[in-house]
Amino acid sequence: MYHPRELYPSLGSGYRLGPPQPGADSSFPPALAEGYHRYPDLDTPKLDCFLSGIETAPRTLAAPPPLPPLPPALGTEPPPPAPEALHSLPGVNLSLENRELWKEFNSVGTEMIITKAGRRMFPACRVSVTGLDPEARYLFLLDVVPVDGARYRWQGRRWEPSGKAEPRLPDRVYIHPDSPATGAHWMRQPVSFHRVKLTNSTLDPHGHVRPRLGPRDEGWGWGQGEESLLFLPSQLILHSMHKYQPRIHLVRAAQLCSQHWGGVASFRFPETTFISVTAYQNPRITQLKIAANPFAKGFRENGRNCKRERDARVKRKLRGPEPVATAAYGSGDAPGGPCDSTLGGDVRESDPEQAPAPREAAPAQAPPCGGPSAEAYLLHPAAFHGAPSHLPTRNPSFPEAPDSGRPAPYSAAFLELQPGPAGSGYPAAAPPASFASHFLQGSPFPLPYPGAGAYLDVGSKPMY
DNA sequence: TCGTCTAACACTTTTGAAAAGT
DNA sequence: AACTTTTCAAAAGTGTTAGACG
Repeated sequence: MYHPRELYPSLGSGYRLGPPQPGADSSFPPALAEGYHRYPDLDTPKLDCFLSGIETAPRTLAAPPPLPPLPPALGTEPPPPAPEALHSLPGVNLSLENRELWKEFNSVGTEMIITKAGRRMFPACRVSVTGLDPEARYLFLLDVVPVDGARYRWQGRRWEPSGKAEPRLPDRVYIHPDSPATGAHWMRQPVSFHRVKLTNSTLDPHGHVRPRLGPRDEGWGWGQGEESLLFLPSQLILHSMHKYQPRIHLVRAAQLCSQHWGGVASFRFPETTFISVTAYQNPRITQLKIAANPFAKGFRENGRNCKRERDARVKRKLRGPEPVATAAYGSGDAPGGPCDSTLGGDVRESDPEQAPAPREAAPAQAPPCGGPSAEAYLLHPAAFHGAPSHLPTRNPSFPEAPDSGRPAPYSAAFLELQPGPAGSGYPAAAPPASFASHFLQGSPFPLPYPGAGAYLDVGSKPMY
């Protein structure tokens, strides 16, 4: 993950989007290049690594627009509207694979635990995608944005707004570890974001800017340059007791910090909204999580960690030492093989159809489709090389953006991402029709998008 | 006092390396 | 010798709980 605003605070808060640099490597037809714009409502500060250079005139990041009215409390909401999507990738469709599970949680009021060390989402966002160019390469991104400007409180039976929201935290985007990969790769099997973690710590070690020095780009997809700086958080920072909406973005680009891009599509699924908590408030959510999450198996009715067993253990403890556990607690009933980077996340053992694919179904052990993986970078940074040479130098003393209410330090580090050159292997997508100004303002999805060509698939499989 | 957060805990699942088998 | 399968231990992911904090 890469976040110029956090990387280059010394350059000020202005957010400049420049036209393609003279001499930049783009043979895109000028008319097409001019047609590239950003979608309204994408958090461009988070995505500018991938999307900048799209507009032809420099402009400054404006203040966010007024927040929409508060929604009704969770659990009392009407059925969620159709998923919404923004497209400059015509024909691309995303469907939520585990939609039934999400709906089940949403009907109760989904809560997600956030911890200092980071907690995975359950259910995870698992989607299947169609309509990609099998040959072209894409990045899959996930971010989480506030739904409204309220803080919530559990009132015994339901969530109710309780005061103003905390100031927004540093924006982060999680890059799917397979990115960039070909359309064929993404379409081959569902794409799971089960590895993403949610944290309430702005100092978490998994999101720090990580300087990386190395030789020039050797085609690993990090762009060109003699030095590279990369920001690849596996954790997204949230406030507790706030309502959030995950979003998934597809960016057509050959490299993570590509100088070229071929369009973007952004999706959200209303049933995936959740309230972040540090401890579960709604007991029904706890029950659902225990029932659906394999890791919580021990807390099920017949589990060793269920309430009855725990109480009994406490009593035994008071009387004397506990007998040693036997082999009866092996992992013989574990779901199928280990998950690969795209599958897994929320599997119910009783549904073999949802079991993760066996290991051989996983993409190649090396970076799939010849591309690097953001996660792999975190683990083995030396394996990657290069970054856009026009990136300014990182301020080494940059602290994490404080939760002060001020905008996070924001750089003018605009990456000139230009539409893919003709004949470059990833032809340009058609320019989107129209764009709202608040696209640049980092706001939650404010508009009901008609969703033409958007997510239509409602035939997701039942989870169990 | 109350609401929220944190760390420790016991348990399960996942992962990866070593050993064993073909 | 090369490859596949099995085994096992460590790491990571769960919800619970008690206590700290403001």
